[in-house]
Parts: sequence; C-alpha cells; structure tokens
Amino acid sequence: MSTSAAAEPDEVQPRATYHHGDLRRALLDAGTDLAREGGPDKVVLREATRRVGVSANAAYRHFADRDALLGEVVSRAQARAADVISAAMDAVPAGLEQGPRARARFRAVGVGYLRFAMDEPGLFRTAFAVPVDLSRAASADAAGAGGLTPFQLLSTALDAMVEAGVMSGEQRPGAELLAWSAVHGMAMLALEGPLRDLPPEAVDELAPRLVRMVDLGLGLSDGGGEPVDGGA
Amino acid sequence: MSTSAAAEPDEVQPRATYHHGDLRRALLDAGTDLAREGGPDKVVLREATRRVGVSANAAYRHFADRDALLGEVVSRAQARAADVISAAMDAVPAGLEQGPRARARFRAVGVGYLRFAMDEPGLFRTAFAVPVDLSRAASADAAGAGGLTPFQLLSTALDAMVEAGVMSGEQRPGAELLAWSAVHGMAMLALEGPLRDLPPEAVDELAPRLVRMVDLGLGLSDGGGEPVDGGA
DNA sequence: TGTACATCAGTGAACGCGCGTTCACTGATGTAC
DNA sequence: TGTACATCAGTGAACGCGCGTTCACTGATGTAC
Repeated sequence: MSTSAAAEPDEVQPRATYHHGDLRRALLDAGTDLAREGGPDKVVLREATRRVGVSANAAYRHFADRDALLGEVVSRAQARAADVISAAMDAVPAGLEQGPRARARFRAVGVGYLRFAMDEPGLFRTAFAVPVDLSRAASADAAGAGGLTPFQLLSTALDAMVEAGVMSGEQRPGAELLAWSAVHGMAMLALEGPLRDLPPEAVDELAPRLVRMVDLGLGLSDGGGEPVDGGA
Repeated sequence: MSTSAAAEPDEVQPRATYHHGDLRRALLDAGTDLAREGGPDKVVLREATRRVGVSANAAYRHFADRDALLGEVVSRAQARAADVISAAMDAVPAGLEQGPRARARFRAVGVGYLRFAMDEPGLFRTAFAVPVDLSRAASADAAGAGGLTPFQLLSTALDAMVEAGVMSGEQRPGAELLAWSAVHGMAMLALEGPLRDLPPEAVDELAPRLVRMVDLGLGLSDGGGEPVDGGA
C-alpha cells in the first residue's frame, strides 16, 4: 500500500493489470454516478475516465462519443425510475375492489414519479429532462426490473382504469400525456424551475393533491371524491 | 458605404460615435434575441457584445457579470409571458355568467402559458426553466403591461373562481402550484423532454384537454362537464 | 508445448474551441473656475 | 467664452478553464501452426 494510493472508494487506485477487464461497464457506472450527483451536464467523458483511473481516450474503445455514453446513462436512469414507480404501485393494498384499486395504482404512478424526482434529482433530470435524442432510449433497456418502462407502467395503469370502468374510454387516447404533464411539471418546477427553493417536504405534501387532481380530472366522477391513497 | 459595412439588420455596422449612447439597453435587446433563438444557454456575453458591435468587456460597465445580464433577460421573458396570458384571458367572451366566466379565464391562463411556450420556446425556457436565482426576478420587472406577473395572473384567476363559487375555498391554498405544474410539465415535455419530437399541433390539441382536466380536478363538480373554452 | 503474429485495449501528448473575466489603456464628455 | 481636469465609457490583448476529440504509439492477449 503506497502513499499515493490512498483509501478511496472503489478502484480509484492504479489498476494491477494493463487491461481493465470491464471498462465499458465501469465507465457506465461512473457516468451514472456523475448523473446522480449533478444531472446530465455532469456526465463528462474525461471525468468518468478519471474516476475509473484510465486515460481519457480509452473511452473511445467502448463508446462512439460522449453522447453515446450519455445515452446509455439516460436509459439506466429511466430504468431506475421504473423500479421506483413499480414499487409504489405494488404497495397499493390488495384488499381493494377493482375500481378503487385501479385508481390507487394510477395515483401511485404519479407519486412514485415524484418520489424518484425528489430522492434522485440528478438521475431524474438525466432520465426525463435531457436534451438528447430519446427515440431509442425510450424503450428496451430503459425498462426496469419488471420489464416495463415508466411510460409503459403509466399506460397499463390507465388501461386498468378503463377496464375497471372508472375512466371513460373516450378520453383514454393520449391520457398518458395529460397525466405525465402534471407530475413532470411539478418535478421540474421544484428541481430546476422557479420553485427550486421550495423545501422538499412541500412537494411531499403537494404530490398527493396533484395526483388526486389528475385522477378527478381524468376519471369518471362517481365516487372520485374518496381519497384512496395508495403507495408507501 | 464601404464594402465592410454590409447591409445588416440594426446597427451591426461600426458606430459613428465612440460612445454607444444606450449600450445597456442594446445589450439587453441582444440578450433577449439570443434567448429567443436558443434559450438561456445561448445568452452569452461575448455574443451579445459582438452583435451590438462593441468590445467584449464593455458589457462590464453595465452588468456585474453574465448572470446579471441573464437575470434581466429572464425578467423580460416573464413579462412577455404575462402579456400573452393576459391577452388570452381578455379574449374570453364577455357575455358569460360569473361562474363560467371565472372558469374560462382560469383555463385561458393555461392555454396562454402553453401558447407562449410553443410560439416562443426560447423565451419560455428562459422565463421558466432557467437555472438562475429567481428570488428577485419573480416580481417587479417580471410583470407584463398589465402590471402583473404570470404567477399573479394565475392567482387572480383562482381567486375569481372561489369568489364565483365554482371552486372550494378549502383547496384554494397552493392551487397555483397544482395548475402550474400541469401546463409547465406539458411545455417541458414538448420542448426539451422526451416529447421533443411531438409535432407542435399535437400540443395545440392536447392543451385544451389538459386545462379541462385541471379545471375538473380542481373545481367543484357542478356543471364542470361543459367545455367552456375561452381564449383566441 | 512452443512460437509468430494479428488483434485488441490501453497510453500520453496535443489540438482547437469558446467562454467569462481581468488588465492597463485611451477617447469623449461635462463641469468648476 | 475658454480652459484644466476629473470622470465616464469605451478598446485590445491576454489569461485560464475544461472540455471533446484525434494522433501515433505500446503493452497484453489469444490463436494458427
């Protein structure tokens, strides 16, 4: 243990072998850490290689350019969001009838989305506010452990509402965008908009009110007044 | 007319006098143009001075630093948003009764907000998505011609709904944030989020549905079904 | 089992970019007498 | 009405920053024979 190789977390010290072994994954991990710390802008090629302990241009063996790395980090961040949303949906109590259950799970999507935004602001912004071409990141490897992307989770929740008869089939088309807008807007206002100085607990308080507003505004009005709150 | 001073719009040619005369305003105008063209990131000190035809550091006679310039551009952009929203509110037909009128004007706030976002994406992002301290830009010179900021216009519309009896006073506190979230989210998704490739007319179609959702979700349910669309 | 050699995965140095900002300066203006 | 001089508003050159990316290279690996 030389003096130069101080106690740093996770392989910052010089590697034993010339070949790294799994540089691609290591760069992806470092890029994800950077995104977590400071959002998409902080996903910087040179810094990622620095953290891994490799020369700057070694990255070009594994990624075409910086955008390619960022793109994969974006997919990972979306997958993490999907996991949080899934967990919130699964936390809806089992005993409910079909209608209230569908509504509760739908609300849980929004609550989970906002929880992810507040708990992991950097990853959230990387996942959903990145000025990068998302055509390919919107699916496939953007899925969580359950195999669905955040958008797909939202879609299934809305489908279940229609099936349960608590939402009109007429306004089902495009409803994802309406619901998504509401929670995304609150997250962005709180994270990097004019509400940046709002205390995080204020969002915790507003989130249920917001998803309730969406639920009432989107669903059929029968019994919509009941505050069926789901999610942990 | 020399060959070097070609026909450029607006005083790009070398000035006649050593002193500019109104450099502060000229830089503000140039900064606003830049914001209009490419959002807050494009508000670059050097480029603003370049356009005005002045050396780069001349700006420091009038602004403490780049952030000071940007801050004033942000206020201007918010004032422009206020103008568009005001116009939408004023376009609500006069013949309506108090309740429907209050709802229509409230919806017009959202429609105007989204119209501004789609018509002036650069200014919109400068006004509402800028990573800058907004504590001081949130008022005073951020007001439009009518003397109110966008946020204040929204507040008055909500107050009018309560007064007209179409919204419960109980959920009035903080309702600005719920309504704002919805329209802000749609704008951000469409402008620099995953929906960036959505055709602009898709937003035109979704906007009324979104504000209707918010209206239904926030207001009292009596007669909320009527699609009282206001605004041009 | 040993060796030649193609291929893969790294290195180190350098480039150009455009930015914000600072330095020491000079030309223009206006006011006191 | 004229002049000295403080003050204001510009100039031109330069700095350092950190980035993405490219260049020519070398060390390690694995496969054919």
